[in-house]
Amino acid sequence: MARQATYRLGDLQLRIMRVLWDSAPASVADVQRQLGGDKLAYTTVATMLRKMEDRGLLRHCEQGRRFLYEPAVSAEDVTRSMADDLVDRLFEGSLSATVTHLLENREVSCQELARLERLIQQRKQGP
Amino acid sequence: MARQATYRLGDLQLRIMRVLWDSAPASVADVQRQLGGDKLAYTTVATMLRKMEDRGLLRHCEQGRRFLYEPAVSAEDVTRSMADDLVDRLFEGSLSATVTHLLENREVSCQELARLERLIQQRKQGP
DNA sequence: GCGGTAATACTACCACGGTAGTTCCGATCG
DNA sequence: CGATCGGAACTACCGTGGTAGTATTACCGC
Repeated sequence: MARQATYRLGDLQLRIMRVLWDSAPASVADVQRQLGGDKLAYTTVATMLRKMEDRGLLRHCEQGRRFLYEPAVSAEDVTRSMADDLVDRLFEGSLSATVTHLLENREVSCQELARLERLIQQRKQGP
Repeated sequence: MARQATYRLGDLQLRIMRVLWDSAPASVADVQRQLGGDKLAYTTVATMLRKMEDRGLLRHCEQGRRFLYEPAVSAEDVTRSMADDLVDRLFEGSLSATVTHLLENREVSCQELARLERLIQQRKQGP
């Protein structure tokens, strides 16, 4: 697997990706509606979609004169990329340092602890 | 403990904070040197320091006509803030989702797994 | 064909991270 | 005293995320 781009998305961009990941293809109006109606101008959303397509995050195809947008990168790619970026920037790539920090600084329920435990056991079996 | 600011630092800003965290107080020249010498212009570093002071990340005091800078926020605050930000943005605040993702997408050595296991055991005892 | 409407396209604006040039001040040295 | 030098200050510039207004185009109903 070759090297891949590192995505650093702003808040709005991430929200837009989320909309598209779970209901692509979507028109500008669709996206705007799902972004919370009239909080953002229609043209704002349209502009953002265009810019994001320029960056390769999205694709569009035309249906009549409507543009239908869909993601060009997967949620996994973006999530991994952003998470990796943080782990590298903040913890010099050390996963255990990251998790240590999270455990020490956040409220963790017993349920979550148990889930984590199971996760690690599982990870110890499988390669 | 009252609420606290959420810091979102760029790369250079983070590198500067790191320099100051482990060798404050430092002059502009000191910071520039530790940032790798001539990769960044002296004035660039100075500008960045000034902007960061405006944002409350740093403080300075004058020694003769030299400015000596020091952090105004702790490494812990910044790290926690940035980590929380990511967990919230990417995983809706779910710690286990975050860790799950990290485990699934990164190489993890046996050592690291063992360390994580110990960490969780430990966390299960203490409150 | 004509006017209205719904869609995109274009353009502009602000804030901010990052980069750097130019200026200005004070001290020191010949 | 006057030139030079080190340091900070000021200003400008570029890229990009985010916001939105205006222009243009293409269809639709009459």
